[in-house]
Amino acid sequence: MSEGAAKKEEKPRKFQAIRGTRDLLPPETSLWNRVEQTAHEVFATFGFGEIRLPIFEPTELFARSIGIDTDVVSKEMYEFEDHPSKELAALRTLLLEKKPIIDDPKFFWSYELKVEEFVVRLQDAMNRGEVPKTPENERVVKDLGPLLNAMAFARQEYDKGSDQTHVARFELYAKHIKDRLNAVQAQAIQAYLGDDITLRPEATASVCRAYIEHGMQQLPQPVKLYYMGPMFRRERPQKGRYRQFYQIGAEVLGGSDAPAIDAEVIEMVMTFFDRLELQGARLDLNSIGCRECRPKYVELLRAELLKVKDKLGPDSQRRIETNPLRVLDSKLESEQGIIATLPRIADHLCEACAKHYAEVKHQLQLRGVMYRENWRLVRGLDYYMRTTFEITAQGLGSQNAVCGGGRYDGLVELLGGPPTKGIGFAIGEDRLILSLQESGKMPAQQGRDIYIAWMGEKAQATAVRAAKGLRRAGFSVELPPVEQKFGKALGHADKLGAKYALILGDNEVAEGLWTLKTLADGSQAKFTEADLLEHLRKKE
RNA sequence: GUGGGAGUAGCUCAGCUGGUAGAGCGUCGGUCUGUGGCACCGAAUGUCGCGGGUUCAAGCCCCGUCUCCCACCCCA
Repeated sequence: MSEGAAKKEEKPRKFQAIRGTRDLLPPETSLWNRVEQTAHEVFATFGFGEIRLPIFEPTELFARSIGIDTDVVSKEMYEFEDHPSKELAALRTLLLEKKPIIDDPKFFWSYELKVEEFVVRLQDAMNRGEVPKTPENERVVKDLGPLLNAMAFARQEYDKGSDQTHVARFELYAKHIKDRLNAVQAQAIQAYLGDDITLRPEATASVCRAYIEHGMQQLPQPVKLYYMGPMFRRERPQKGRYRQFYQIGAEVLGGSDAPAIDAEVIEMVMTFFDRLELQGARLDLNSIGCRECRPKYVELLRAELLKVKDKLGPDSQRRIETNPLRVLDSKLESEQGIIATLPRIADHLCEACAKHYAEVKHQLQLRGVMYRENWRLVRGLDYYMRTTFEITAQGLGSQNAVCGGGRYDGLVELLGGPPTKGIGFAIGEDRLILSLQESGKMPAQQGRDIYIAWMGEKAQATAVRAAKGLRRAGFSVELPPVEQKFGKALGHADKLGAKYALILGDNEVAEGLWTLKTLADGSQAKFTEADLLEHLRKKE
């Protein structure tokens, strides 16, 4: 058999990171670590504790908090069904009144059988003692039992209706199943069949959920938490925007809505940015009112916008209906003149909101935080009220916001918790890093402290021991796995950016004196094993 | 979802009016078996993003497609 002609050699597919995701590599990751480390340190000085949250949550959590009509929820979420098997997924779809995914019921009968088989087998196995009779297992049998009965009944009804179409009969089938299950059973079955799950597009909702779930209203108020980690939105990637992106955020929950809290939260972010020497950070501030005054303002704005509708672009025309506030931050040059003449929310805040806003500004001044009032700053997520702010930085292209935040007093209650005040922010870590890099804050190339140039079998044992001791003392050590000529070894040490080369050859092993070479100037000296550590420590 | 730009070695890129791939950097080896940076010599690495078409001949022309980048939208 001739190899060449026989078959086209199949090359394995080349994988690449999914669109909008990316690998962060050294040395860049050291900058990421520095940023995150700084966040830990700064936030701790403000009394914040770290919360680590799940990457996914029930879809419902985000729909409720962010707002069902926002772009984030309506088209950018990574949403999927969590279910134990494909068969059960079909069943689940049926029970949850989703669009039927089956047009031929025959397929469904097999699923039905599988559920039945599963339950019967589980029961048998428990009876025989092959599967432990845990409360969980017994619950599965108990919960799915009524479902099986309901399915059997519905099946009979389905068979009766032979004069109708499959689809119609199938809908009836689904209806019968649902009718025969009471609310508790339906809920239990749904719990068993799995939830609608979404990769978190942001973390504020999760923090609120955790606050409620762990009864944090029992803790001394307010509760101050921060988090960092990846978020997911299915957007078109561009500069400073990814589908998996990273946020560092903080939330203050409970206690009062004292303006000093707003100011301190903002002060904390600015302190964090200062510490990182972020260039050109600018704070924009606004108040978008509360449930009382905002709707009135929005109607006023809508009315004004309708008067000039024909002068606006298609996007803004659409926004008059969907979200008039959004017209305010339109980037279109042609609309700027019109926008300048529109009524400003600052003039239409209710008394309480106006007072709150004024006090926030005062508290910022008290803290020496520079800000710029921006009456056009609105937030896209539903839950924001009163104080809103945004921080922009240089070097970011068109996505120039590194931080956005605001007050969200009703959110915890909306998610089923007690009435709770809340304010927080989220920093776009990718953008923050980008801005730091653009202003020349490249991470230092990570070098090694010591490269061990060893030669000879005896020397290897010594080299291993030396490496262990030096590493225990906290030095970064490169120990070549195989013997190399000294020239080669030193060249390698040089390329790795090592500060020292520890030379271990026959002489050193025999004498018990190790040679330490300083790569920068080429000088070298001999030390005993104990003296070497001492010497290096002093140098540090 | 809508526009614009770009895909050639690990990286940065060259490649003429079509004639079946090149440089620099990097990597590895050698000059150099106890001394690095320099220098010189050498080597490896490409389905020219992918698929189709035109042609005797396509990295180059045509069509499609994918990916990346930038912008709109939206947001951190």
